[in-house]
Amino acid sequence: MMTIGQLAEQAGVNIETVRYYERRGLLLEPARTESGYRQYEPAAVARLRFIRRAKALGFTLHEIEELLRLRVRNAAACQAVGRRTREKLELVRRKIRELQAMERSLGSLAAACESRQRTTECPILHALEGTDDA
Amino acid sequence: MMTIGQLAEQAGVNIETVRYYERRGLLLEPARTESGYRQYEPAAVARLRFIRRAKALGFTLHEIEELLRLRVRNAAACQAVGRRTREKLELVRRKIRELQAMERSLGSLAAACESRQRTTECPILHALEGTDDA
DNA sequence: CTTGACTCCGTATCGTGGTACGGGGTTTAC
DNA sequence: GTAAACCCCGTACCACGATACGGAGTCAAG
Repeated sequence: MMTIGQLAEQAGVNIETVRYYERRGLLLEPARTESGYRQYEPAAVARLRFIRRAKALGFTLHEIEELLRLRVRNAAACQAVGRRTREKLELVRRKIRELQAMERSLGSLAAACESRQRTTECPILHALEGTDDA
Repeated sequence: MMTIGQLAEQAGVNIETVRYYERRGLLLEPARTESGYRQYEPAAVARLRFIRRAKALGFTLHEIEELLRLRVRNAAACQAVGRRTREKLELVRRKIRELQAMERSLGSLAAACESRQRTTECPILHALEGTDDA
């Protein structure tokens, strides 16, 4: 068991952020001491880190909430969450594909720079301005 | 040549957003009619779409500004932008790796759901709560 | 030639994801 | 037993990325 300060420290976030996530429902309300201090189990660190990583990947807090709900309900209603999981998976794969396109563009730009080819047109645009599915 | 409304329509963004990007310096200031109306060339659509896609990939407007600058200055000072390009490339590759980790996690979760294995512990956490390099 | 849609600009407001503040009670360390 | 450090809660404020508003001018169709 640890205090909110220790939790925040270990997870690498601000104390206020912990309380904010609690308000948002991303963190379960922890046990309290008699005087009202929050008491966290080690699992809370893992949960906070999960949130941090997901956030770094571009998920909104709302989406992260959904991911966390998948986890919570997994044991109980496994197949019921399959659809949402596959939706997220598709989203992630789309992001990967687009980033790979950008990677190729940046890569060829870097290569062109290296060989001092001074192409008049930057390759980055070609790959990224192209088709737009919206 | 087109008006701001036509541009916004074609690029799939709000008119106000176009003006906002102009203020931010993401869009070059367009020509004006005598009466002061903005006049855009077709290239502006491509530029707006580029911004949209980059944003969807998790780049901030500031980073997008930098990406756009790479493009602009490429012809003139090619090797000078090489370093910044490679930095962006590393950023993109890191994002891809993290998304791929999440893809694996979600994939195994989906598979577990499908086979109704109702594992008591959700695989998604294992891969994502694990090591944390910060 | 007027009516409605479009544009101008400046400024205000919004949603998201926090972060800070401040007045109070609590714990820990000396 | 008293500082220092910590925690409580509510509320205020911040940056970012838009989006809305409003009063005025402009343009295109009937």
